Amino acid sequence: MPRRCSIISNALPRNTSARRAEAIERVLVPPGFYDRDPRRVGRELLGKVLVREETGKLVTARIVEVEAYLGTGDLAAHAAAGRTPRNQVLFGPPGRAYVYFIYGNHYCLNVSCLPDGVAGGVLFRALEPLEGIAAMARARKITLRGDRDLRLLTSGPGRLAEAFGITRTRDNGKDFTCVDSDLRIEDDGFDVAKVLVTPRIGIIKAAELPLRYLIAGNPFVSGPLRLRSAGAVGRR
DNA sequence: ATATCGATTATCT
DNA sequence: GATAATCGATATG
Repeated sequence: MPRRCSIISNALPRNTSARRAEAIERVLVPPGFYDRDPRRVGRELLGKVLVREETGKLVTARIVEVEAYLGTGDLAAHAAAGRTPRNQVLFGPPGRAYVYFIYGNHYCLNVSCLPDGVAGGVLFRALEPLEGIAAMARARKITLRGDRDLRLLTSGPGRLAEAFGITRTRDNGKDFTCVDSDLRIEDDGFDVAKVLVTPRIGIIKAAELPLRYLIAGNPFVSGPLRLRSAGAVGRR
């Protein structure tokens, strides 16, 4: 049976993935996990844990919302126009960090999917903070006044990247599947009860495709309310 | 709660 | 020169 979820501040609101503070074993997600269709990878990434480790300090957060971006057939994907210096990570081996800069302000974090030579990826859209909350607040340059402010840390692709100190020069191409990497994705056995599927957010082309996946009812999911609750598009 | 708008820069046409 | 997988502030109901 699935284990309880990981360590979390007891200051967190109810109705989150928080359960109790106890040491939980986490295992690295292997490369083969990412060597599949981004839709499959995206859905199964929900509930996994993004880990940043530097000098023994851990910043971790649970993945609660993602979007799949396909290859050359997907007009909204950066890979749509073919291989360029910017998007080459998407065409490379699976399980690597693809980081891009957008709107002159923000970085966004993805993981590459499918085998070397085939483009595809999953965008991280929202996380639920677990460990290192003070460090995330520092990175985001915000003062936490209450539990509700936790949403401001990692709810949205630009926000989560800033909370984890993600930049293109630092992290693009980094291997998520290596124990020595300071950026990893791990599985703590958390069981996702229900997944919701909706159209992707913030895009113009191919905007109707239902390729956004989120954990139903999770308060850290981003976007307008109508795209956060049951009835959005589908369940699963 | 939803809508609109400005900021700011790498990348591509 | 236009655009973009966003955010935060402001305005309005």
